[in-house]
Amino acid sequence: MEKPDKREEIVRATLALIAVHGFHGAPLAMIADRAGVGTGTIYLYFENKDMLIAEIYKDIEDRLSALIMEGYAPEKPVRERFLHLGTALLRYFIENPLDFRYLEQFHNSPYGVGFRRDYMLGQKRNCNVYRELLEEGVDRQVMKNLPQATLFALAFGPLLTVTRDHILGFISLDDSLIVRTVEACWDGIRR
Amino acid sequence: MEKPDKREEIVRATLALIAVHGFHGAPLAMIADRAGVGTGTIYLYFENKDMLIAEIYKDIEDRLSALIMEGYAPEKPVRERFLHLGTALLRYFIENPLDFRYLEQFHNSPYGVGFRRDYMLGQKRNCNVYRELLEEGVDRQVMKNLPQATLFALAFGPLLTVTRDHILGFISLDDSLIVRTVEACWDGIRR
Amino acid sequence: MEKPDKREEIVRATLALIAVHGFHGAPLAMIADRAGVGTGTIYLYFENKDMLIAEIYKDIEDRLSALIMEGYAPEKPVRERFLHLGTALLRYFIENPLDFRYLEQFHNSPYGVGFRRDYMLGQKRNCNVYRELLEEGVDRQVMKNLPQATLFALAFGPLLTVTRDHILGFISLDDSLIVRTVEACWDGIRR
Amino acid sequence: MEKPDKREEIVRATLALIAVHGFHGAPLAMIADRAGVGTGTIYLYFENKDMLIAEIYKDIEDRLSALIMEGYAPEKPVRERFLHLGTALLRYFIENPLDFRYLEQFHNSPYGVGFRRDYMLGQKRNCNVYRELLEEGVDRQVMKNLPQATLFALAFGPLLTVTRDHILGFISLDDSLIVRTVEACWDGIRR
DNA sequence: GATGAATGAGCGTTCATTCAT
DNA sequence: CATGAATGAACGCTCATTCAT
Repeated sequence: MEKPDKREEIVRATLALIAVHGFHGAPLAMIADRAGVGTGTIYLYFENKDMLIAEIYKDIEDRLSALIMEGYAPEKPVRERFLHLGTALLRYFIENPLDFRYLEQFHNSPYGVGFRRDYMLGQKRNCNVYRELLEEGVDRQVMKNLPQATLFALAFGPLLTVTRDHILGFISLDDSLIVRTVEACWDGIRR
Repeated sequence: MEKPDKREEIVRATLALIAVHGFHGAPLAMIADRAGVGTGTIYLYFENKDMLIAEIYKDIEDRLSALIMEGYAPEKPVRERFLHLGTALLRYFIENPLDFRYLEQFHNSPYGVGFRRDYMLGQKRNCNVYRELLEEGVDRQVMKNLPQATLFALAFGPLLTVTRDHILGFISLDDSLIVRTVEACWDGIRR
Repeated sequence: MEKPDKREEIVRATLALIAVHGFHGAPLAMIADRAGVGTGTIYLYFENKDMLIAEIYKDIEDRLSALIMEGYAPEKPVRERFLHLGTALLRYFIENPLDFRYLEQFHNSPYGVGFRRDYMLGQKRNCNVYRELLEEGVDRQVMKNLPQATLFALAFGPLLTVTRDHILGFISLDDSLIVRTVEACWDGIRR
Repeated sequence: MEKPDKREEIVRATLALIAVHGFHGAPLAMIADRAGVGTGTIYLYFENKDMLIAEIYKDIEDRLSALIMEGYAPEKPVRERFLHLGTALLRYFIENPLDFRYLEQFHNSPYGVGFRRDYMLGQKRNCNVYRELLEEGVDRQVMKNLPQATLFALAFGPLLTVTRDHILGFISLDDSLIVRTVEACWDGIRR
């Protein structure tokens, strides 16, 4: 018998409930119920609800960044690397819609602001690959000479919007459309 | 002496507090306090908190759409019209950062989902100008042949991201940068 | 044009609403609305809600006692006088169900207790006719030798219960049944 | 040490407070305070205030009906059975004045109406003993030929009134008076 | 470690009462 | 006289957090 690991169950339940109902639609009692543990048990693994939420955020980010870096070849051309990152991102979200919803909920909350700040200040571990790619693109003059944040918005903003629409069922992202969408993003940033 | 109009004060206070703290970080007691009225007064002007929130949303949308349509010339080329819409949007949000934050909070909430659906179904009054422009662009073959939702994401997704960064102080959008950003969005969607 | 007399309108509205919804289901705003006056107007005629309620109670009591005394002949035999009182009471309530419901609401509330006490202490003006009749009945040995309150309960308790059932539609009190019911009450108290 | 059982404490406090102050004079905060628990605790045992009130009503009804049926002998004469029911009822209420007051409050409220209807329709479990006895009395021609509801009013209406007077201190019901009162009720319904 | 009964601050909402007009 | 906008105390209810078992 696999050990069901209570911590893991709690994380799973929290992710699912918050992704669907938002932070305020997911009381700890409901989370504990879904996870099959007592409410008090949550406090054995997490300091409080805020920490639970923040740790799940980090978990997702780690999984996401691991997947994105898989097969990322720094020696390849900037464009190719960008397409790799973009499609990997899109595919990850499509396959893990709960993670996407969770990230959205998270960014749109008091918690999220600080994290965005960390990225801009370059203090976030695994965000650097985005930064570096965009900086390199500007340096090599294959991308427009725009501020880092603007390039980032042009490159990844549409991907988030499009993912949301896919999850809500407004469009259906197949492999072909994924590639064409990321290519269109590239058109936005390339010189 | 101007009459301070309690309803107006309530709206102002609600907008400011929800923009900063989100729906759940802005209890009615706090709103009433900030507006300089009693809590009961809110219920003279709004049926309940949900209606207060929804009405403010509509107010913003009306103001926004009025401003965007100002000077919009349907006879001009698609590209020119797109630049008009994009820069107007960006300028409005920069000048009314609370409105922007409020819209973001709203879209990321149970309330917001229905509104997005309305847009996709083309049932929202003033959203049609976006739809029509994108459809026309595709028909005239000046834009990529991508689904409506994808084009919308490419065209306006970056604007939202960039606005957030501006409000958070990560970049400073001056007139020149606004134009260059919208032009970059155009590059993303144009054929 | 008849003068609509705001005070009268307020009383009418209050009676109707409280009879149907009870004290707590009839806010002053609703009463004022139904009466066609401003809420503040109520306070011109009544000190507060409690006084409004108490005065209406007295109004009903006065009307009731006036009607009951109409045709009451102190020189007639005790039994005849009792039948007169009982049938008059029953008929009044059947014709004025709102008054009946109002009295019930009133008696079953903090207000009502004091009034009952007044009756028992013989301090209520128009209740004396009941007292005197019952006392005379005992003195003349046509009624059972039971305490005043017990006789009162036997004599009038069933009338109240039966009226409620009539108003709720469980029985239909016609003239014949009214008489037979009051006669049955007499059987309960007569020696 | 007896375990004080919070649920029991809540019930006791609610019963006492509602009996004295009515439904609207007994806020949950006051009930919780009196029961020596937090307000939230009430919701562990009862779905909401309405359910709390309804469950207490059922508790009382069950206790009352159990006591009344104790020693009830269906083979005895109608009169004897009636005296049994009447005196048992009166004794129960005298010994449990809070239960009596509570029932009165309950019947005089939106809750109570439905229950009365149930009785009239014969759908209430333990009320049938009253119904059956009255029906049998009419069939055997020992009681007056009056509608069920009228007989019920004659039989039990005075008992309720007399109980209220006893509780309020207007009369003192000792064993002798109890019996004589119930016998007087019998006189009211017997042929 | 694990539990869930217990807590009470805080929420959205109502309504008797006041008072400027 | 008459109004009704304005008030805020008080309500029923929720839920993050604690702690005895």
